[in-house]
Amino acid sequence: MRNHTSGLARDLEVLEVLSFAEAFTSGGLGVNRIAELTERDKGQISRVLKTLSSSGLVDRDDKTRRYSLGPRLYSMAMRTKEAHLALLSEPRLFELVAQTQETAHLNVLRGGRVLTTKTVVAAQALRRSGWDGIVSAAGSTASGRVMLAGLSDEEIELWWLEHAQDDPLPALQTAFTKPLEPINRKVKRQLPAKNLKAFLKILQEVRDLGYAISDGEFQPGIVDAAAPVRDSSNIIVAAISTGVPKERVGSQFDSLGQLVSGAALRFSTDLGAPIIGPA
Amino acid sequence: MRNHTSGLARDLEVLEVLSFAEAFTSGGLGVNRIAELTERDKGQISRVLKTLSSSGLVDRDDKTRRYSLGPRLYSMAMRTKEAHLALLSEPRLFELVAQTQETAHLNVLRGGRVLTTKTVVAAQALRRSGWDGIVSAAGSTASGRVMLAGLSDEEIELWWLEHAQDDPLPALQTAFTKPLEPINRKVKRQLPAKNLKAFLKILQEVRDLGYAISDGEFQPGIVDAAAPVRDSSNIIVAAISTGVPKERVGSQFDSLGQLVSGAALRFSTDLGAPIIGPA
DNA sequence: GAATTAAGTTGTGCATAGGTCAACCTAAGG
DNA sequence: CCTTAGGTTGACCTATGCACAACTTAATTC
Repeated sequence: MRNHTSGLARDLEVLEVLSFAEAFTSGGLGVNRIAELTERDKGQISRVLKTLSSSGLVDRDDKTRRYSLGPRLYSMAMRTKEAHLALLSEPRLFELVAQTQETAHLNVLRGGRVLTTKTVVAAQALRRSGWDGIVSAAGSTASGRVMLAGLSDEEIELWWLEHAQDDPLPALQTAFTKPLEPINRKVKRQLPAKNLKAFLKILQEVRDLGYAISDGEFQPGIVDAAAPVRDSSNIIVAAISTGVPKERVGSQFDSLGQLVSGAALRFSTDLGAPIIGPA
Repeated sequence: MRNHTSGLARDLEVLEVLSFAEAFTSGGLGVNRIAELTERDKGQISRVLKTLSSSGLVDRDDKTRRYSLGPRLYSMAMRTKEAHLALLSEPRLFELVAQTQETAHLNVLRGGRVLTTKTVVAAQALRRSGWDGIVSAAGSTASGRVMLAGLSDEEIELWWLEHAQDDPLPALQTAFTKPLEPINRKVKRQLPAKNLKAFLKILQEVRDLGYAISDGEFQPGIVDAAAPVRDSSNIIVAAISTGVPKERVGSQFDSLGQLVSGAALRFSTDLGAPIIGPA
């Protein structure tokens, strides 16, 4: 079969590259750098960037001639389902933060991975830079497991085959860091379970409990608790989670789980979910 | 000169259409509808959408076969300068809301128009759907005037020539509403001033005062107050604003202006702006 | 549940959009 | 002033994506 839109796909790589560049560089990238990273001709990249910046998807700094992600992205992103959900979740996340004094997140499952859409930081929190927009592996986070638990066994099997071995961070990010800054940090890939059967058992426990706990599996020293958010069709559409340093929870996993569950339930009813006890 | 990326530009129109569709439809658009709106072949649109959805920029509902803006947009948008600023502004916007009991916004000036990046609604507010991501004409909003006042006279003249007559809403939106819902609402185009000289005088007043007031010019019955936010180079990078129903302000314009100025100043120092009195 | 209609996907020849490669600018630094 | 690197523009030529149509799949009607 002939590929009819490979040009578009190639041009979109420019956005990908800029997206990851944003995390490591400041002031954006020049035409040459982008051409290297995408392995394309600099002349062509120059033209592509002209088009992209005239649409506002990328932003051109006329002084330095460097490009970065543009304002149009922001304006479009606010029209997505994800943004809508994030907006609605704010009050409930604030409630949870008030109760726990810890940072709270709203996450959704997209493409087999966990996308954090909204973060509310606790007043005491050190790191201000949010996790918003960050994508993580679903198997090793509490949020991911809570949302996977809402799927049917066949769907979970599909996920297992495709995404169980995902790197915690997306592929292009490591591909990009390599040529730019030669930090060869070993990403320790921790599998959520030995095999599918073991993983299904974990998910069944999550279903029974009503929330999931990840004890340092995603970030060492951080206990992650998450509970499912359901919409009016009673389908799991998101997860509310909170990450707490281990020394602050001790072994009080259950009370943390209860708090997160409560916030998730309240948000679910906000969305019109039927009020039923745990099946 | 021959155009080397008109294909890309055409394909990006698909995103534009979806972006505006989001406001009027729910559940997204089908291939045929998008083909109509972009005046392209449905076969080609089908292929373009396949590419766009494999990159996550659009989202495909496998059941209904309808497309809407995708999660990747959200994740990219969170890496933009605009998102960064919006995140940092949150605490200051909350402070302002606590003081005024009215909804507060953070706005930036992009492409001659005002882009609202963050909205914090007051507890009493009726409408929950935010203004985030909405683009408005710069001349008739307080935020726009505050930010234009930070430019040099030549830059303002350039803006006047290109954008003074802008519709309050972007062009494609009206173009899109026409075929979809035949509401022929007349957009009353209200010029900010009769001519450039008069407008420059208005901006000078804004500079002297330190804030701008728009008395129902943007939305009838709403008094809009805005003050400039400066970064570490003392350049105006955004505006904090608040919109108050006229009956609740009365003629207390100045005290409202002072509150907004205070919030904007505090946020400016957060960003590392030099602390100097109004020149 | 068969028949009809609408919506979406895939196949193919042909014209054109975009890739290659080069020359030409423009800005910064010695 | 010259040199060098980054960025833009130009021109040729081929691969890409457009038009048109056939085909598949889903929804609707009787």
